[in-house]
Amino acid sequence: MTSTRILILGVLLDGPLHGYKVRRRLELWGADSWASVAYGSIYHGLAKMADEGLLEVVEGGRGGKTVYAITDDGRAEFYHRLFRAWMDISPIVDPFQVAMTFMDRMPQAELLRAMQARSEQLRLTISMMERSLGGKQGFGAPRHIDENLKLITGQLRAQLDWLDETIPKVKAGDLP
Amino acid sequence: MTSTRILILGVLLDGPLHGYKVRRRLELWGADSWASVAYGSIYHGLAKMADEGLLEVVEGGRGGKTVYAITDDGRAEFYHRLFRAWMDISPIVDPFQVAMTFMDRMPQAELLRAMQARSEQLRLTISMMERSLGGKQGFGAPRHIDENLKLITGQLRAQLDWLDETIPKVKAGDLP
DNA sequence: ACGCGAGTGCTCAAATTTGACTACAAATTT
DNA sequence: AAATTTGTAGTCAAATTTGAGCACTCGCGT
Repeated sequence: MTSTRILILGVLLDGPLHGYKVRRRLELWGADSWASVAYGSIYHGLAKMADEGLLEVVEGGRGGKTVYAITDDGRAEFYHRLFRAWMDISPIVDPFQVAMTFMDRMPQAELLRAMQARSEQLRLTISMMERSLGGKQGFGAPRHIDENLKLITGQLRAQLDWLDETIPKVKAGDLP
Repeated sequence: MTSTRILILGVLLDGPLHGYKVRRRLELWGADSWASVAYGSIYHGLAKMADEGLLEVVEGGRGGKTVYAITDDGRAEFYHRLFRAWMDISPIVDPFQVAMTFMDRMPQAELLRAMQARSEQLRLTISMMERSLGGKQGFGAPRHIDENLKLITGQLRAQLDWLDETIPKVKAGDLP
């Protein structure tokens, strides 16, 4: 997503790092489960932002690791984006929503099977996430990262509730 | 998102259309609020999929409108993607989640203001969405599209609950 | 002292997304 | 009837994302 930039800037706030370390840090924070930043995007983002003066190359270059540091412009950009992200209520884009849109294209029996399977799967995922709460406290990940997990499970639970509410309607033929 | 393809295929399921009509249909379904398909992506997607044999050009070309129809391969692709989307529990990617990650970078007072403002804003958005339930029944949009709205409001409500639960913790200094 | 798997660190081409901008037609204003 | 707005239809360059693959290092078992 476009969260790439803010994530990179945020990671560099604490000190210069090279691409791989940035990725590691994000993984430590569990960012792979609530953002989705591909390897390449990090390197692209670093290079691009260096170009724009938000970062500067501190060390290396030619072949070896390239270490980037955040500049004052970068800090300003970070806070600007952070503020925007807090204010904007952007639609949550979820492939599942898209699937729902086409619920009327599936035979009822198959639809029901899919819904039930998803409901099961959600229960598992949620309890797995809840069990992992506090698990990352060990090394480097700040405590408030858990809040992220909590918010996600809350949202998944909302999806689960919707499913459990809607399955009977489909059974009864009220939907789709 | 990568939902572009499934959305386009899904729209064409009912008959051949040209790019602009596809966009219109998606807007009618309110897709702009739960997916995010930019104009250009539609035209790109159409051309690409035609290239791959999932669609075929039915009419026009050179300058005027180009009408696309779904092929059998396209239908197969659609159902395949639909199935995957029902099964996968992919992380919901939300810029707000990203902002949360950096809650420890904001001065407490500002953080609180932001949280409260967002909470307010969410309440408004939710009640607005709830009022618009059933509003699109009028023309062409299938009834089950409302379910989409319901799921979204559920998820927003989960976010609201999280905020209302977390604000006191921040006030008390337990977080971040 | 050699091979091999795991970890580190990055590159690159291809795919996709973005949204400002063009162009013309129909409807509305003035 | 000219002028302006709104709607229809699409193009294009630039930005970004994706993920397979490359190159190197290090520890470890044989």
